[in-house]
Amino acid sequence: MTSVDARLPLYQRLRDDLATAIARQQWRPGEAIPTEAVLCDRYAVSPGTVRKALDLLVDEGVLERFQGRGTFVRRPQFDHSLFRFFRFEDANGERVVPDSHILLREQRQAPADVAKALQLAEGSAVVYLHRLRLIAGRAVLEEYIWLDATRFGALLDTPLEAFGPLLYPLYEQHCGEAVARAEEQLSVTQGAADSERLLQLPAGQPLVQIERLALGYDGRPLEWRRSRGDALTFRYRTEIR
Amino acid sequence: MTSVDARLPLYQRLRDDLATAIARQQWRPGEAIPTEAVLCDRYAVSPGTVRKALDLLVDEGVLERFQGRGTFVRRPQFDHSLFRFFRFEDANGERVVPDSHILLREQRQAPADVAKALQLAEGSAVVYLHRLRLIAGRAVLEEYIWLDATRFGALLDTPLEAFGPLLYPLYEQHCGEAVARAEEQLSVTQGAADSERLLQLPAGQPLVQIERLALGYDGRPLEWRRSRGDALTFRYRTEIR
DNA sequence: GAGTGGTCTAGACCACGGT
DNA sequence: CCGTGGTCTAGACCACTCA
Repeated sequence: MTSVDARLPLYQRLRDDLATAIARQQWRPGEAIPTEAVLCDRYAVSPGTVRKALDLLVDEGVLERFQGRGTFVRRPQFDHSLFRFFRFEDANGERVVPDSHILLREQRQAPADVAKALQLAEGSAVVYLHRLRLIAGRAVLEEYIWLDATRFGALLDTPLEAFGPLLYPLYEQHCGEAVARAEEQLSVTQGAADSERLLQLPAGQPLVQIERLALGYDGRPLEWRRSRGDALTFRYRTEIR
Repeated sequence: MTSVDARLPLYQRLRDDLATAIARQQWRPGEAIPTEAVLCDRYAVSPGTVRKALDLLVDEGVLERFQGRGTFVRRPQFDHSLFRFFRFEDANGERVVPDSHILLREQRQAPADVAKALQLAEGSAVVYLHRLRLIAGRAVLEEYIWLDATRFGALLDTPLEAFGPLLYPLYEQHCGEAVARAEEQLSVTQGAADSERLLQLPAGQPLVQIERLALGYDGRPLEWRRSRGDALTFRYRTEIR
């Protein structure tokens, strides 16, 4: 148990230990971690304590359990859960992942707001992407994406044909960086002429704007993204307690 | 254990049993439920099982535990948590509950959409409220509120002075109906002239619209509400996993 | 059939709150 | 001080998966 603070409950320290190991990719997303019995031995704690630590990580969405098979490092369901705000459905109500059309990819210097979000120095080298998301050929979303060039530089040399509709699997394969979670902020804007034009919306149409910061398992920021879409067809549901 | 389905795990059936008792107000919000030891005896299960059932209800926000004091039926924090989307802050960043100015209160026949949301027959008698929410005298939110008249009829005779900024405590005191949770849907509209006028916004300004269905501990719908506010100053943050 | 997680038991001891 | 919930132990048996 590497955790220093012995005042914390055993199961908490165990949780932290496992979370750190996962962040260090000791077990990669999709892989099984050791069985509960093995963890009991290795950490010299009782099954109930191991179980509680795993319960926490399952609740946090880090692990996933399957009876009879094992406990696995969860690979976030980018095609579903990460479309928190912008959600598109076909005629049958099935979720649809919009196609991607990259308009621009280049290295740039990080503007102040981007540098701050990514915890970089202003002017640091960043990979910049500008793309459209389309459904049945119609533009539904415009996205600006920034990434730390020192960690995602490989994307500058990746052929654009390799960019599928989902970027996060690409980050994992080409850059070895796995996205664990994200923070989003929603707002409404009006009068962004370039976005209106790309989305083929009339002038003055309100736009929903989502700013997303994607983070790794260790909590470091990986990607900052701004997406815009038509506000008048936008819906978001949630539950409050 | 009143639950019929013996295939469910013990702790699940116990959870359901306790949830039902709470919905029936066997213990009221703010009151303590029996201690874990008493529940062990009463249901003839071991402490671990009781604990797991209580864990579930705590996670769901139904119960609240205090070491050394007991386990209590949680009184939802209407002044904080239920302002999920619309959140107002003063100059110091402190949350502010807007004042309430009721424009209209009367009995009406439920329109189709309201009847459907409240699970009533179309044309049923409902209590209708129309009010403005103000901060420092400035209108920030417009609200339309509908309630089943058979359960909330008392509100028609309650003096308007008794209506504070928060309605849910009023429902509990005057009608004996406690709100446990709510479902909200956010959308953006434009061109609602009456709302623009009340909120003193220029014509064509986009508005954020929140539709909220408030539910009791037993899951029955209690109140349906539509709120509108300025979209361009609106912000909503969330986390995704 | 061997191995996995899922459920459940029946305690022990500790930390905290109120008296 | 007593009673509360919080932590932890050391098992048992079951249900499921996969070879």
